Amino acid sequence: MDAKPSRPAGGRRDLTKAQNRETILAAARQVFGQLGFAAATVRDVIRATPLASGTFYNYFKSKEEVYQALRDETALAVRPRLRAARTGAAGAEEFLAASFRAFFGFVAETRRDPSPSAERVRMDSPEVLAGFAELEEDIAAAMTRGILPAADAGLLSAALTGVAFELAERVKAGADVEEMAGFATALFMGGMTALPAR
Amino acid sequence: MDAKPSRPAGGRRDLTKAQNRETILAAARQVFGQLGFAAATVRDVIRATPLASGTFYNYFKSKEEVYQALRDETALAVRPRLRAARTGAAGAEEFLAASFRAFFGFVAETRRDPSPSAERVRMDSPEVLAGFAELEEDIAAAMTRGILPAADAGLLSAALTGVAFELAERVKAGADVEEMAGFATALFMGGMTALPAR
Amino acid sequence: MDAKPSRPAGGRRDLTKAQNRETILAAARQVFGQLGFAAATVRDVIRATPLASGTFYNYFKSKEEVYQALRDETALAVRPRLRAARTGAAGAEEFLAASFRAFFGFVAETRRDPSPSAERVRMDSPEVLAGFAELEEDIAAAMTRGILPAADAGLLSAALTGVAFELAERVKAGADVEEMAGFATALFMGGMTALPAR
Amino acid sequence: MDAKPSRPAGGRRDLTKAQNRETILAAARQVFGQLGFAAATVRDVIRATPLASGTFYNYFKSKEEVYQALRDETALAVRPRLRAARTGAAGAEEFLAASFRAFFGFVAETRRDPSPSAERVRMDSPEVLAGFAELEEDIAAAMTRGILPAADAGLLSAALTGVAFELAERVKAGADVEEMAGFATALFMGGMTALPAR
DNA sequence: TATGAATGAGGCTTCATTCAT
DNA sequence: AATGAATGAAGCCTCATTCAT
Repeated sequence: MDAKPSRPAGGRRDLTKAQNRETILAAARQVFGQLGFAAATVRDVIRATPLASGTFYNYFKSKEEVYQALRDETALAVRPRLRAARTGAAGAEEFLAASFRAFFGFVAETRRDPSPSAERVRMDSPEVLAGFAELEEDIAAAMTRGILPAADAGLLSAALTGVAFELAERVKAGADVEEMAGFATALFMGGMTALPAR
Repeated sequence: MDAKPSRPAGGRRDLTKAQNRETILAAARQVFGQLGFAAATVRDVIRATPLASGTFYNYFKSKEEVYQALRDETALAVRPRLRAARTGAAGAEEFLAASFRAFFGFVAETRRDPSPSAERVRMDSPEVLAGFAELEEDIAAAMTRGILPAADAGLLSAALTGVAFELAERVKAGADVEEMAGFATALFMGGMTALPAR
Repeated sequence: MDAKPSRPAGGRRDLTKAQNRETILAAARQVFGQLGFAAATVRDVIRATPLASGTFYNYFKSKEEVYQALRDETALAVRPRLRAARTGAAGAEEFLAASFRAFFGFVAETRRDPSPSAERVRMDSPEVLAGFAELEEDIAAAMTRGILPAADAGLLSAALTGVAFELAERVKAGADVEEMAGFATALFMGGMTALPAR
Repeated sequence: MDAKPSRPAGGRRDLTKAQNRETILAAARQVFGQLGFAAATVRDVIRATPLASGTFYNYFKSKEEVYQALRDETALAVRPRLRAARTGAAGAEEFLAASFRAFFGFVAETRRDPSPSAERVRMDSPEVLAGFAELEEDIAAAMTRGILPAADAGLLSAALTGVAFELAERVKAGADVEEMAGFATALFMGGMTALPAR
């Protein structure tokens, strides 16, 4: 047998595969953002892609599966940032401020223009669900470390989440990240009376 | 055009008009609650009913219309209670405590069994959207009256809403109304440090 | 037994029945005229009536049946007029002119404004189908009497019918009855060259 | 939204795109011919096909669109023939004879078996509507050229159309093309008296 | 009889998914 | 793998018709 080079080294094939997957995920993120998850169809996602409909099923079994992948991908991106923000904190205020800043910053970066009809699916949006699951854990740890006052970590976590998501809507609508983070931090530090005067 | 229905089918002819409307609304409430508004179909609603498909359209033109009706009905039920709670308040703490108590009380009364698969679609659920729209207004008024400290009424309203909905999930899961109202009130009165110790 | 008058003599009941039937027929004529038979629905007919939907079925079994009734009613109205026009004719020209005049006159009297989308169902429209069935018979008779030249009565009848219906559209659109009758008569009397100059 | 088709179903995957389009057009032609355009449904067309319901919509957006395609196809077939017949004519008789012959010839070629229940929807049938629109134009031109006597081109066109369609029914029923064309030509050339004796 | 709400067949269309190429 | 036409379940809705009152 002669030694003719069989095919390019490095595997163009794999690259293409990974690229297609990314193409679909990017399209899905955009489409879900604009139409909402429920209203968006697999066809919508495919149409936002140069790929053929059948190709979708080489990468994902269903709309739900892209959604999962998106969520995973997003969580993978935010969670380290949120974790880092929290674990580096020396005191309560820093803990809160860094967390809110990281979260709102992420929201601001990834905001798309949603159609007005897109429903507001909150907690189950691809954004960060998993990340906020770690929150309670970190809060409990911070309480143990004495950085946060001892309280019900589950409820505090819920309250933080509620405020964070609610204000995230403002951020999506264009509100300033620092201002929102400042407001939320002040609220949790000292309650209503500590809020910046109107 | 040329429907030739094979034969009659017994049915629900005995129920009154008002009863049927209620039947549909009840089914819609349940179905929207379990599947989320966007995922639910008119068929799902009908199937949760002993009625025939056409009957739905004798009462509502579309899924959206039932949703409106549900929202109206709910708003009619909660809003006066929330308003009363707020307008009767003499001070900040009372304002908050009464509001949370009214809201969580309502949630506790109307809780249904959410299937585990239920998406958590929050603000756009039929429950209370309209009611919370009044909140900002009342907060602004309370600030003017000096009952609440002067701050950004919109943001405060958002924060209250976020906390209220997040804790409402706990209430739906069986948490104690008074405890939740107490937690939330304390948080807004004095921040984290004012929270009841764990 | 005392002789108290049991109920009004003459039977108000029957009168009402006949009136309802007429009401439905009138509504059907109007609705079919505006929407076309196929596009019109029984509901449309009922809506054009003060009656309830169920009542329709006390008088007619289906849309087809009203249609039949309408056709019968119309035929009953036109046929005598057409017959009279033809049987009174002393010569060919009078035979044709009187026939066309009677037909176009009827069309003009009963014209309604059809929606632009109404399809042109021609021969099977309620108008006169049955009446034109008699035509061939009368033509054959006229040929026998020597009033019309001997030809294929069936084909001549078909040609007359074709011209009559086609020009009837013009009449419906507002064309002058006399002019149309004159045109058609001239055509059948002497062919194209006999037509009134443009 | 969440279609869960139980299993595949074999099918018509072997046919080419063009073949499927033709299959649908052929089915539509048949169905429209038998039921009339208005009464026919997309489902009727699909049922007259080995294809699945969704496949229809890969080719046509609606019943109207197939109708257009059919009309276009038919017009493409007849109009040149009719035009050629008319424009080649040196005199009135030739003009008429060639036109009727071309039209009846086409009708004879394309006749299908009309079910006895078929409504006779005439002018709006896919056949030739567009072709006859050109007629008036050509008649006016022929009048200008002196080939036809000067008269109202619109009315003459209507009369020709009426006769043509009425006799076309005979052709569909098996009548001889030449005989029908001869009859119609004679009628327009010299009126009733010029008709071939019975 | 008259009423009108209820019924459910069936029309239209979209969409997730399969499969031959 | 990639393609994209075919598939058919299922959603939406209208409408003829029935039937309790």
